[in-house]
Amino acid sequence: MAKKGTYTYEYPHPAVTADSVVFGYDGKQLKVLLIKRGQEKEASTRAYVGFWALPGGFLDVERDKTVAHTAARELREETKLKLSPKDFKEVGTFSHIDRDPRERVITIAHYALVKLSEVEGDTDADKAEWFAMSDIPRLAFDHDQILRVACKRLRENIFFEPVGFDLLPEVFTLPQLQNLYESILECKFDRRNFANKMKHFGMLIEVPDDTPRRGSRTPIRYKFDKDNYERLKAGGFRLEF
Amino acid sequence: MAKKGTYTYEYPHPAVTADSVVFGYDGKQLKVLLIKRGQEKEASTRAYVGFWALPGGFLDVERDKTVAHTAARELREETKLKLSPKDFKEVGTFSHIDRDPRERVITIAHYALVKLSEVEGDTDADKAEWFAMSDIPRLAFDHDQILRVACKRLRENIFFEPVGFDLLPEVFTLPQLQNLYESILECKFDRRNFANKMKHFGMLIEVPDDTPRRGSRTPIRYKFDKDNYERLKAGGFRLEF
DNA sequence: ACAAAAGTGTTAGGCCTACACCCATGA
DNA sequence: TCATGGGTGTAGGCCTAACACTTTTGT
Repeated sequence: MAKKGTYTYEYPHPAVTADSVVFGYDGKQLKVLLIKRGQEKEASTRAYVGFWALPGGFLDVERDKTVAHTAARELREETKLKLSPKDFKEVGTFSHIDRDPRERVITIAHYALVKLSEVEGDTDADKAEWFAMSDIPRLAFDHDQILRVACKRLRENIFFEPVGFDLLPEVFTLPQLQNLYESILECKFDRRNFANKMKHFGMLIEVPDDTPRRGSRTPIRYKFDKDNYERLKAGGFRLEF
Repeated sequence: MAKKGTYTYEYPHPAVTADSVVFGYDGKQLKVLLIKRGQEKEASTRAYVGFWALPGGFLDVERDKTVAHTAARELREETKLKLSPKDFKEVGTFSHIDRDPRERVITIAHYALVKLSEVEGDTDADKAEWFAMSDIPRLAFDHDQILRVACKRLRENIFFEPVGFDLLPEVFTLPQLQNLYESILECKFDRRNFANKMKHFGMLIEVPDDTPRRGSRTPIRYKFDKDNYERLKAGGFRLEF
Protein backbone atom coordinates (compact mmCIF):
# COMPACT_ATOMS: atom_id res chain seq x y z
CA MET A 1 0.00 0.00 0.00
CA ALA A 2 1.10 3.56 -0.65
CA LYS A 3 2.94 5.43 2.05
CA LYS A 4 0.85 6.70 4.91
CA GLY A 5 0.37 10.41 4.74
CA THR A 6 -2.28 12.93 3.90
CA TYR A 7 -4.31 12.66 0.75
CA THR A 8 -6.96 15.26 0.04
CA TYR A 9 -9.83 15.39 -2.44
CA GLU A 10 -12.52 17.91 -3.29
CA TYR A 11 -15.23 15.35 -2.72
CA PRO A 12 -15.40 12.44 -0.31
CA HIS A 13 -14.01 9.20 -1.70
CA PRO A 14 -14.85 5.73 -0.47
CA ALA A 15 -12.22 3.17 0.39
CA VAL A 16 -12.20 0.23 -1.99
CA THR A 17 -11.25 -3.30 -1.07
CA ALA A 18 -11.05 -6.61 -2.88
CA ASP A 19 -12.15 -9.65 -0.89
CA SER A 20 -11.64 -13.21 -2.04
CA VAL A 21 -13.52 -16.41 -1.56
CA VAL A 22 -10.89 -19.07 -2.10
CA PHE A 23 -12.41 -22.49 -2.68
CA GLY A 24 -10.58 -25.75 -2.23
CA TYR A 25 -11.66 -29.36 -2.33
CA ASP A 26 -10.20 -32.07 -0.14
CA GLY A 27 -11.75 -35.00 -1.94
CA LYS A 28 -14.78 -34.97 0.33
CA GLN A 29 -16.02 -31.46 0.86
CA LEU A 30 -15.85 -28.03 -0.60
CA LYS A 31 -13.77 -25.76 1.63
CA VAL A 32 -13.13 -22.06 1.97
CA LEU A 33 -10.07 -20.25 3.20
CA LEU A 34 -10.69 -17.78 6.02
CA ILE A 35 -8.37 -15.59 8.00
CA LYS A 36 -8.55 -14.55 11.60
CA ARG A 37 -8.84 -10.82 12.06
CA GLY A 38 -7.02 -8.92 14.74
CA GLN A 39 -3.34 -9.19 14.00
CA GLU A 40 -3.26 -5.94 12.02
CA LYS A 41 -0.70 -3.43 13.19
CA GLU A 42 -2.66 -0.52 11.75
CA ALA A 43 -5.23 0.94 14.10
CA SER A 44 -7.16 2.11 11.06
CA THR A 45 -7.86 -1.46 9.99
CA ARG A 46 -9.12 -2.65 13.34
CA ALA A 47 -12.71 -3.75 13.22
CA TYR A 48 -14.36 -7.08 13.97
CA VAL A 49 -11.20 -8.09 15.84
CA GLY A 50 -11.10 -11.82 16.48
CA PHE A 51 -13.68 -12.63 13.82
CA TRP A 52 -12.99 -14.89 10.90
CA ALA A 53 -13.13 -13.10 7.58
CA LEU A 54 -12.49 -13.50 3.89
CA PRO A 55 -8.96 -12.62 2.87
CA GLY A 56 -8.77 -9.23 1.22
CA GLY A 57 -7.72 -5.66 1.65
CA PHE A 58 -7.51 -2.17 0.31
CA LEU A 59 -6.87 -1.25 -3.29
CA ASP A 60 -3.45 0.29 -3.66
CA VAL A 61 -4.46 3.26 -5.77
CA GLU A 62 -0.99 3.84 -7.08
CA ARG A 63 0.12 0.31 -7.76
CA ASP A 64 -2.68 -2.24 -8.24
CA LYS A 65 -3.42 -2.38 -11.96
CA THR A 66 -6.93 -3.70 -11.36
CA VAL A 67 -8.92 -4.89 -8.36
CA ALA A 68 -8.00 -8.44 -9.33
CA HIS A 69 -4.41 -7.42 -8.68
CA THR A 70 -5.50 -6.18 -5.27
CA ALA A 71 -7.13 -9.52 -4.57
CA ALA A 72 -4.03 -11.45 -5.63
CA ARG A 73 -1.66 -9.22 -3.69
CA GLU A 74 -3.69 -9.27 -0.49
CA LEU A 75 -4.14 -13.00 -0.64
CA ARG A 76 -0.41 -13.42 -1.00
CA GLU A 77 0.29 -11.08 1.89
CA GLU A 78 -2.27 -12.62 4.20
CA THR A 79 -2.03 -16.31 3.42
CA LYS A 80 1.16 -16.81 1.36
CA LEU A 81 -0.93 -18.31 -1.47
CA LYS A 82 0.44 -17.16 -4.81
CA LEU A 83 -2.30 -16.75 -7.36
CA SER A 84 -2.33 -14.62 -10.46
CA PRO A 85 -4.89 -11.84 -10.91
CA LYS A 86 -6.49 -13.75 -13.74
CA ASP A 87 -7.30 -16.62 -11.38
CA PHE A 88 -9.87 -14.38 -9.72
CA LYS A 89 -13.42 -14.30 -11.05
CA GLU A 90 -15.50 -11.36 -10.08
CA VAL A 91 -18.48 -12.13 -7.89
CA GLY A 92 -19.91 -8.67 -7.45
CA THR A 93 -19.76 -5.40 -5.61
CA PHE A 94 -20.91 -4.98 -2.04
CA SER A 95 -21.43 -1.35 -1.36
CA HIS A 96 -24.05 -0.88 1.31
CA ILE A 97 -23.43 2.37 3.13
CA ASP A 98 -23.38 0.66 6.53
CA ARG A 99 -21.31 -2.36 5.71
CA ASP A 100 -18.17 -1.11 7.46
CA PRO A 101 -18.41 0.74 10.76
CA ARG A 102 -15.23 2.74 10.18
CA GLU A 103 -15.75 4.55 6.94
CA ARG A 104 -17.47 4.05 3.62
CA VAL A 105 -15.89 0.96 2.12
CA ILE A 106 -17.06 -0.78 -0.98
CA THR A 107 -15.65 -4.15 -1.81
CA ILE A 108 -15.35 -6.04 -5.03
CA ALA A 109 -15.71 -9.71 -4.19
CA HIS A 110 -13.92 -12.39 -6.19
CA TYR A 111 -13.60 -16.10 -6.04
CA ALA A 112 -10.65 -18.31 -6.86
CA LEU A 113 -10.15 -22.06 -7.08
CA VAL A 114 -7.08 -23.83 -5.80
CA LYS A 115 -5.87 -27.39 -5.78
CA LEU A 116 -5.87 -28.10 -2.08
CA SER A 117 -3.39 -30.92 -2.51
CA GLU A 118 -0.84 -28.54 -3.97
CA VAL A 119 -1.06 -25.82 -1.37
CA GLU A 120 -1.22 -27.75 1.85
CA GLY A 121 1.21 -26.17 4.22
CA ASP A 122 1.61 -23.12 2.01
CA THR A 123 -0.55 -21.10 4.33
CA ASP A 124 0.54 -20.18 7.81
CA ALA A 125 -1.91 -21.87 10.07
CA ASP A 126 -2.34 -19.36 12.84
CA LYS A 127 -3.74 -16.74 10.49
CA ALA A 128 -5.48 -18.76 7.81
CA GLU A 129 -7.59 -21.88 7.99
CA TRP A 130 -9.71 -23.99 5.67
CA PHE A 131 -13.36 -24.40 6.68
CA ALA A 132 -15.87 -26.84 5.27
CA MET A 133 -18.80 -25.06 3.66
CA SER A 134 -21.06 -26.84 6.09
CA ASP A 135 -19.18 -25.48 9.05
CA ILE A 136 -18.56 -21.79 8.51
CA PRO A 137 -18.16 -19.66 11.64
CA ARG A 138 -19.64 -16.25 12.12
CA LEU A 139 -17.91 -13.85 9.73
CA ALA A 140 -16.89 -10.20 9.91
CA PHE A 141 -18.74 -7.46 8.01
CA ASP A 142 -21.11 -8.76 5.34
CA HIS A 143 -18.76 -11.59 4.48
CA ASP A 144 -21.39 -14.26 5.06
CA GLN A 145 -23.48 -12.64 2.38
CA ILE A 146 -20.50 -12.40 0.05
CA LEU A 147 -19.79 -16.07 0.62
CA ARG A 148 -23.35 -17.00 -0.25
CA VAL A 149 -23.24 -15.05 -3.48
CA ALA A 150 -19.85 -16.50 -4.36
CA CYS A 151 -21.22 -20.03 -3.95
CA LYS A 152 -24.12 -19.17 -6.16
CA ARG A 153 -21.76 -17.79 -8.76
CA LEU A 154 -19.60 -20.89 -8.56
CA ARG A 155 -22.64 -23.08 -9.11
CA GLU A 156 -23.63 -21.02 -12.13
CA ASN A 157 -20.16 -21.03 -13.65
CA ILE A 158 -19.78 -24.75 -13.30
CA PHE A 159 -21.83 -25.02 -16.48
CA PHE A 160 -19.53 -22.84 -18.51
CA GLU A 161 -16.13 -23.46 -17.05
CA PRO A 162 -14.29 -26.60 -16.14
CA VAL A 163 -14.39 -25.70 -12.50
CA GLY A 164 -13.47 -29.22 -11.54
CA PHE A 165 -10.09 -29.11 -13.16
CA ASP A 166 -8.99 -26.16 -11.09
CA LEU A 167 -10.01 -27.78 -7.83
CA LEU A 168 -8.72 -31.31 -8.37
CA PRO A 169 -5.13 -32.49 -8.65
CA GLU A 170 -3.55 -32.71 -12.10
CA VAL A 171 -4.56 -36.33 -12.28
CA PHE A 172 -7.87 -37.47 -10.88
CA THR A 173 -10.48 -40.15 -11.18
CA LEU A 174 -14.03 -39.91 -12.46
CA PRO A 175 -15.54 -40.67 -9.05
CA GLN A 176 -13.52 -37.78 -7.60
CA LEU A 177 -14.78 -35.45 -10.29
CA GLN A 178 -18.34 -36.59 -9.79
CA ASN A 179 -18.06 -36.19 -6.05
CA LEU A 180 -16.85 -32.64 -6.51
CA TYR A 181 -19.73 -31.76 -8.81
CA GLU A 182 -22.13 -33.24 -6.32
CA SER A 183 -20.61 -31.22 -3.49
CA ILE A 184 -20.86 -27.97 -5.39
CA LEU A 185 -24.32 -28.53 -6.78
CA GLU A 186 -25.60 -30.32 -3.71
CA CYS A 187 -27.20 -33.15 -5.61
CA LYS A 188 -26.54 -36.71 -6.77
CA PHE A 189 -25.84 -38.02 -10.25
CA ASP A 190 -26.04 -41.43 -11.81
CA ARG A 191 -22.51 -42.78 -12.16
CA ARG A 192 -22.90 -44.00 -15.73
CA ASN A 193 -24.62 -40.92 -17.03
CA PHE A 194 -22.06 -38.68 -15.44
CA ALA A 195 -19.21 -40.65 -16.98
CA ASN A 196 -20.84 -40.63 -20.40
CA LYS A 197 -21.41 -36.91 -20.42
CA MET A 198 -17.95 -36.10 -19.23
CA LYS A 199 -16.40 -38.32 -21.84
CA HIS A 200 -18.52 -36.89 -24.62
CA PHE A 201 -17.34 -33.38 -23.86
CA GLY A 202 -13.93 -34.59 -24.90
CA MET A 203 -12.05 -32.80 -22.18
CA LEU A 204 -10.64 -35.87 -20.47
CA ILE A 205 -7.40 -37.61 -21.31
CA GLU A 206 -6.90 -41.06 -19.90
CA VAL A 207 -3.66 -41.39 -18.00
CA PRO A 208 -1.98 -44.79 -18.09
CA ASP A 209 -2.14 -46.28 -14.66
CA ASP A 210 1.01 -46.87 -12.68
CA THR A 211 1.26 -46.87 -8.90
CA PRO A 212 -1.65 -46.09 -6.62
CA ARG A 213 -3.85 -48.85 -5.28
CA ARG A 214 -6.74 -48.36 -2.93
CA GLY A 215 -9.29 -50.46 -1.11
CA SER A 216 -11.16 -51.60 -4.18
CA ARG A 217 -10.86 -51.79 -7.92
CA THR A 218 -8.34 -49.31 -9.27
CA PRO A 219 -10.13 -46.37 -10.85
CA ILE A 220 -9.01 -45.04 -14.20
CA ARG A 221 -7.05 -41.85 -13.88
CA TYR A 222 -7.60 -38.85 -16.10
CA LYS A 223 -6.23 -35.43 -16.71
CA PHE A 224 -7.77 -32.38 -18.23
CA ASP A 225 -7.45 -31.85 -21.99
CA LYS A 226 -6.72 -28.14 -21.93
CA ASP A 227 -6.20 -27.73 -25.68
CA ASN A 228 -9.49 -29.29 -26.50
CA TYR A 229 -11.21 -27.27 -23.82
CA GLU A 230 -9.94 -24.03 -25.36
CA ARG A 231 -11.28 -25.15 -28.71
CA LEU A 232 -14.68 -26.01 -27.28
CA LYS A 233 -14.86 -22.75 -25.39
CA ALA A 234 -14.15 -20.74 -28.52
CA GLY A 235 -17.14 -22.47 -30.11
CA GLY A 236 -19.38 -21.40 -27.26
CA PHE A 237 -20.26 -24.69 -25.64
CA ARG A 238 -22.34 -25.48 -22.62
CA LEU A 239 -22.04 -28.17 -20.01
CA GLU A 240 -25.41 -29.49 -18.93
CA PHE A 241 -26.24 -31.52 -15.86
CA MET B 1 -23.12 14.87 -4.36
CA ALA B 2 -21.71 16.04 -1.06
CA LYS B 3 -20.60 19.61 -0.72
CA LYS B 4 -17.35 20.52 -2.36
CA GLY B 5 -14.62 21.02 0.16
CA THR B 6 -11.55 19.27 1.45
CA TYR B 7 -11.61 15.65 2.42
CA THR B 8 -8.45 14.01 3.68
CA TYR B 9 -7.45 10.40 4.21
CA GLU B 10 -4.36 8.63 5.49
CA TYR B 11 -4.12 6.57 2.32
CA PRO B 12 -5.05 7.41 -1.26
CA HIS B 13 -8.62 6.58 -2.15
CA PRO B 14 -9.97 6.01 -5.64
CA ALA B 15 -13.03 7.75 -6.94
CA VAL B 16 -15.93 5.35 -7.56
CA THR B 17 -18.55 5.78 -10.25
CA ALA B 18 -21.56 3.83 -11.38
CA ASP B 19 -22.14 3.75 -15.14
CA SER B 20 -25.28 2.41 -16.74
CA VAL B 21 -26.03 0.68 -19.98
CA VAL B 22 -29.70 1.43 -20.56
CA PHE B 23 -31.22 -0.84 -23.17
CA GLY B 24 -34.39 -0.09 -25.06
CA TYR B 25 -36.12 -1.75 -27.97
CA ASP B 26 -38.01 0.09 -30.67
CA GLY B 27 -39.66 -2.93 -32.24
CA LYS B 28 -36.84 -3.38 -34.70
CA GLN B 29 -33.52 -2.99 -32.98
CA LEU B 30 -31.91 -3.05 -29.61
CA LYS B 31 -30.88 0.46 -28.58
CA VAL B 32 -28.69 2.04 -25.95
CA LEU B 33 -28.98 5.41 -24.28
CA LEU B 34 -25.86 7.56 -24.49
CA ILE B 35 -25.13 11.04 -23.29
CA LYS B 36 -22.97 13.70 -24.80
CA ARG B 37 -20.10 14.76 -22.59
CA GLY B 38 -18.97 18.33 -22.21
CA GLN B 39 -21.84 20.16 -20.57
CA GLU B 40 -20.40 19.65 -17.07
CA LYS B 41 -19.92 22.80 -15.06
CA GLU B 42 -17.27 21.21 -12.88
CA ALA B 43 -13.76 21.48 -14.25
CA SER B 44 -12.89 18.38 -12.28
CA THR B 45 -15.22 16.27 -14.37
CA ARG B 46 -13.98 17.46 -17.73
CA ALA B 47 -12.48 14.69 -19.77
CA TYR B 48 -13.36 13.28 -23.18
CA VAL B 49 -15.34 16.47 -23.85
CA GLY B 50 -17.64 16.07 -26.83
CA PHE B 51 -17.55 12.26 -26.74
CA TRP B 52 -20.60 10.12 -26.28
CA ALA B 53 -20.58 8.14 -23.06
CA LEU B 54 -22.67 5.92 -20.86
CA PRO B 55 -24.73 7.78 -18.31
CA GLY B 56 -23.23 7.59 -14.86
CA GLY B 57 -21.35 9.46 -12.23
CA PHE B 58 -19.66 9.52 -8.89
CA LEU B 59 -20.81 7.65 -5.83
CA ASP B 60 -22.12 10.07 -3.23
CA VAL B 61 -20.28 8.64 -0.25
CA GLU B 62 -22.60 10.19 2.27
CA ARG B 63 -25.94 9.61 0.61
CA ASP B 64 -26.03 6.76 -1.93
CA LYS B 65 -27.05 3.63 -0.04
CA THR B 66 -25.46 1.37 -2.66
CA VAL B 67 -23.86 1.83 -6.05
CA ALA B 68 -27.18 0.90 -7.62
CA HIS B 69 -28.55 4.01 -5.95
CA THR B 70 -25.74 5.99 -7.56
CA ALA B 71 -26.66 4.55 -10.93
CA ALA B 72 -30.33 5.42 -10.49
CA ARG B 73 -29.62 8.91 -9.21
CA GLU B 74 -27.15 9.79 -11.93
CA LEU B 75 -29.41 8.45 -14.64
CA ARG B 76 -32.20 10.62 -13.32
CA GLU B 77 -29.98 13.68 -13.18
CA GLU B 78 -28.51 13.20 -16.62
CA THR B 79 -31.42 11.91 -18.63
CA LYS B 80 -34.56 12.48 -16.56
CA LEU B 81 -35.30 8.73 -16.67
CA LYS B 82 -36.70 7.60 -13.35
CA LEU B 83 -35.64 4.08 -12.52
CA SER B 84 -35.37 2.42 -9.16
CA PRO B 85 -32.05 1.05 -7.88
CA LYS B 86 -33.41 -2.47 -8.12
CA ASP B 87 -33.89 -2.05 -11.86
CA PHE B 88 -30.11 -2.07 -12.26
CA LYS B 89 -28.30 -5.37 -12.72
CA GLU B 90 -24.62 -5.36 -12.01
CA VAL B 91 -22.40 -6.02 -15.00
CA GLY B 92 -19.00 -5.81 -13.39
CA THR B 93 -16.22 -3.62 -12.15
CA PHE B 94 -13.85 -1.79 -14.45
CA SER B 95 -10.83 -0.76 -12.52
CA HIS B 96 -7.82 -0.52 -14.78
CA ILE B 97 -5.36 1.96 -13.39
CA ASP B 98 -5.24 3.96 -16.63
CA ARG B 99 -8.90 4.01 -17.48
CA ASP B 100 -9.41 7.65 -16.48
CA PRO B 101 -6.76 10.25 -17.27
CA ARG B 102 -7.67 12.47 -14.33
CA GLU B 103 -7.38 10.29 -11.28
CA ARG B 104 -7.86 6.70 -10.27
CA VAL B 105 -11.51 5.95 -10.93
CA ILE B 106 -13.08 2.56 -10.69
CA THR B 107 -16.56 2.10 -12.05
CA ILE B 108 -19.26 -0.41 -11.29
CA ALA B 109 -21.15 -0.98 -14.51
CA HIS B 110 -24.86 -1.83 -14.52
CA TYR B 111 -27.47 -2.42 -17.08
CA ALA B 112 -31.15 -1.56 -17.04
CA LEU B 113 -34.05 -2.30 -19.37
CA VAL B 114 -36.71 0.22 -20.24
CA LYS B 115 -39.84 0.15 -22.33
CA LEU B 116 -38.91 2.60 -25.07
CA SER B 117 -42.53 3.26 -25.87
CA GLU B 118 -43.13 4.51 -22.37
CA VAL B 119 -40.19 6.86 -22.09
CA GLU B 120 -40.14 8.56 -25.45
CA GLY B 121 -39.73 12.24 -24.86
CA ASP B 122 -38.80 11.71 -21.23
CA THR B 123 -35.18 12.37 -22.03
CA ASP B 124 -33.95 15.78 -23.09
CA ALA B 125 -32.66 15.31 -26.56
CA ASP B 126 -29.64 17.57 -26.61
CA LYS B 127 -27.90 15.60 -23.87
CA ALA B 128 -29.17 12.07 -24.31
CA GLU B 129 -29.83 10.02 -27.41
CA TRP B 130 -30.76 6.43 -28.28
CA PHE B 131 -28.32 4.60 -30.54
CA ALA B 132 -28.87 1.33 -32.34
CA MET B 133 -26.41 -1.31 -31.20
CA SER B 134 -25.22 -1.59 -34.78
CA ASP B 135 -24.40 2.09 -34.91
CA ILE B 136 -22.54 3.04 -31.74
CA PRO B 137 -20.22 6.02 -32.00
CA ARG B 138 -16.79 6.19 -30.44
CA LEU B 139 -17.22 6.28 -26.68
CA ALA B 140 -15.36 7.97 -23.84
CA PHE B 141 -13.08 6.09 -21.46
CA ASP B 142 -13.44 2.31 -21.65
CA HIS B 143 -17.17 2.58 -22.22
CA ASP B 144 -17.04 0.57 -25.43
CA GLN B 145 -15.64 -2.31 -23.45
CA ILE B 146 -18.28 -1.88 -20.76
CA LEU B 147 -20.96 -1.91 -23.41
CA ARG B 148 -19.64 -5.15 -24.88
CA VAL B 149 -19.63 -6.85 -21.52
CA ALA B 150 -23.10 -5.54 -20.72
CA CYS B 151 -24.43 -7.05 -23.95
CA LYS B 152 -22.83 -10.34 -23.09
CA ARG B 153 -24.42 -10.23 -19.67
CA LEU B 154 -27.80 -9.39 -21.16
CA ARG B 155 -27.50 -12.36 -23.51
CA GLU B 156 -26.67 -14.63 -20.60
CA ASN B 157 -29.47 -13.37 -18.40
CA ILE B 158 -32.05 -13.80 -21.10
CA PHE B 159 -32.14 -17.46 -20.13
CA PHE B 160 -32.95 -16.79 -16.51
CA GLU B 161 -34.99 -13.65 -16.59
CA PRO B 162 -37.90 -12.56 -18.69
CA VAL B 163 -35.84 -9.85 -20.26
CA GLY B 164 -38.38 -9.43 -23.00
CA PHE B 165 -41.10 -8.28 -20.71
CA ASP B 166 -39.08 -5.36 -19.44
CA LEU B 167 -38.25 -4.14 -22.92
CA LEU B 168 -41.61 -4.52 -24.63
CA PRO B 169 -44.81 -2.61 -23.98
CA GLU B 170 -47.32 -4.03 -21.50
CA VAL B 171 -49.12 -5.71 -24.34
CA PHE B 172 -47.18 -7.21 -27.21
CA THR B 173 -47.38 -9.83 -29.91
CA LEU B 174 -45.43 -13.03 -30.29
CA PRO B 175 -43.65 -11.81 -33.43
CA GLN B 176 -42.49 -8.75 -31.49
CA LEU B 177 -41.18 -10.92 -28.68
CA GLN B 178 -39.44 -13.21 -31.11
CA ASN B 179 -37.91 -10.30 -32.95
CA LEU B 180 -36.55 -8.95 -29.70
CA TYR B 181 -34.98 -12.28 -28.75
CA GLU B 182 -33.45 -12.50 -32.18
CA SER B 183 -32.00 -9.01 -31.87
CA ILE B 184 -30.44 -9.72 -28.53
CA LEU B 185 -29.11 -13.15 -29.35
CA GLU B 186 -28.29 -12.27 -32.95
CA CYS B 187 -29.83 -15.37 -34.43
CA LYS B 188 -33.06 -16.61 -36.00
CA PHE B 189 -35.71 -18.91 -34.58
CA ASP B 190 -38.39 -20.98 -36.18
CA ARG B 191 -41.71 -19.21 -35.60
CA ARG B 192 -43.62 -22.30 -34.52
CA ASN B 193 -40.98 -23.61 -32.18
CA PHE B 194 -40.58 -20.21 -30.59
CA ALA B 195 -44.30 -19.87 -30.04
CA ASN B 196 -44.57 -23.37 -28.58
CA LYS B 197 -41.75 -22.86 -26.12
CA MET B 198 -43.03 -19.50 -25.00
CA LYS B 199 -46.49 -20.83 -24.45
CA HIS B 200 -45.25 -23.86 -22.55
CA PHE B 201 -43.43 -21.67 -20.06
CA GLY B 202 -46.83 -20.43 -19.04
CA MET B 203 -45.82 -16.82 -18.71
CA LEU B 204 -48.08 -15.43 -21.39
CA ILE B 205 -51.65 -14.26 -20.95
CA GLU B 206 -53.69 -13.79 -24.07
CA VAL B 207 -55.25 -10.34 -24.26
CA PRO B 208 -58.59 -10.10 -26.05
CA ASP B 209 -58.05 -8.17 -29.23
CA ASP B 210 -59.61 -4.74 -29.68
CA THR B 211 -58.20 -2.01 -31.87
CA PRO B 212 -54.92 -2.19 -33.72
CA ARG B 213 -54.79 -3.37 -37.31
CA ARG B 214 -51.73 -3.53 -39.48
CA GLY B 215 -50.90 -4.47 -43.06
CA SER B 216 -51.64 -8.16 -42.64
CA ARG B 217 -53.34 -10.63 -40.42
CA THR B 218 -53.91 -9.31 -36.90
CA PRO B 219 -51.50 -10.88 -34.46
CA ILE B 220 -52.73 -12.15 -31.11
CA ARG B 221 -51.76 -9.86 -28.29
CA TYR B 222 -50.29 -11.04 -25.01
CA LYS B 223 -49.18 -9.74 -21.71
CA PHE B 224 -46.75 -11.08 -19.17
CA ASP B 225 -48.07 -13.38 -16.45
CA LYS B 226 -46.09 -11.95 -13.56
CA ASP B 227 -47.61 -14.13 -10.86
CA ASN B 228 -46.81 -17.30 -12.69
CA TYR B 229 -43.33 -16.08 -13.48
CA GLU B 230 -42.63 -15.52 -9.79
CA ARG B 231 -43.81 -19.03 -9.07
CA LEU B 232 -41.60 -20.51 -11.77
CA LYS B 233 -38.61 -18.52 -10.64
CA ALA B 234 -38.98 -19.73 -7.06
CA GLY B 235 -38.80 -23.27 -8.44
CA GLY B 236 -35.52 -22.50 -10.20
CA PHE B 237 -36.48 -22.78 -13.83
CA ARG B 238 -34.46 -22.24 -16.97
CA LEU B 239 -35.44 -20.85 -20.33
CA GLU B 240 -33.72 -22.67 -23.16
CA PHE B 241 -33.36 -21.55 -26.76
C1' DA C 1 -56.86 -11.39 -56.24
C1' DC C 2 -52.53 -10.92 -54.60
C1' DA C 3 -48.90 -9.94 -51.34
C1' DA C 4 -47.50 -9.76 -46.66
C1' DA C 5 -47.57 -11.33 -42.07
C1' DA C 6 -49.26 -14.69 -38.59
C1' DG C 7 -51.31 -18.78 -37.00
C1' DT C 8 -51.01 -23.82 -36.48
C1' DG C 9 -49.34 -29.56 -35.88
C1' DT C 10 -46.59 -33.48 -37.02
C1' DT C 11 -42.66 -36.34 -37.43
C1' DA C 12 -38.00 -38.04 -36.95
C1' DG C 13 -33.89 -38.08 -34.45
C1' DG C 14 -31.06 -37.17 -30.63
C1' DC C 15 -30.39 -36.69 -25.84
C1' DC C 16 -31.40 -37.62 -21.17
C1' DT C 17 -32.77 -40.84 -17.71
C1' DA C 18 -33.20 -44.90 -15.44
C1' DC C 19 -31.54 -49.13 -14.55
C1' DA C 20 -28.40 -54.09 -13.37
C1' DC C 21 -24.48 -56.75 -13.79
C1' DC C 22 -19.60 -57.78 -13.85
C1' DC C 23 -14.72 -56.85 -12.40
C1' DA C 24 -10.74 -55.90 -9.51
C1' DT C 25 -8.87 -55.29 -5.08
C1' DG C 26 -8.00 -55.67 -0.11
C1' DA C 27 -9.38 -57.69 4.07
C1' DT D 1 -14.72 -65.38 -0.37
C1' DC D 2 -16.88 -61.46 0.61
C1' DA D 3 -17.46 -56.60 0.80
C1' DT D 4 -16.36 -52.38 -1.42
C1' DG D 5 -15.98 -49.42 -5.05
C1' DG D 6 -15.54 -48.86 -10.12
C1' DG D 7 -16.46 -49.82 -14.72
C1' DT D 8 -19.77 -50.53 -18.64
C1' DG D 9 -24.36 -50.50 -22.25
C1' DT D 10 -29.12 -50.35 -23.47
C1' DA D 11 -34.02 -49.26 -24.01
C1' DG D 12 -37.85 -45.93 -23.48
C1' DG D 13 -39.49 -41.42 -23.22
C1' DC D 14 -39.16 -36.67 -23.86
C1' DC D 15 -37.77 -32.74 -25.90
C1' DT D 16 -35.92 -30.34 -30.02
C1' DA D 17 -35.60 -29.15 -34.64
C1' DA D 18 -37.22 -29.16 -39.09
C1' DC D 19 -40.76 -28.46 -42.00
C1' DA D 20 -45.63 -26.37 -45.36
C1' DC D 21 -49.95 -24.78 -45.68
C1' DT D 22 -53.82 -21.96 -44.40
C1' DT D 23 -55.87 -17.56 -42.62
C1' DT D 24 -56.47 -12.73 -42.41
C1' DT D 25 -56.10 -8.21 -44.03
C1' DG D 26 -54.74 -4.19 -46.81
C1' DT D 27 -53.90 -2.67 -51.41
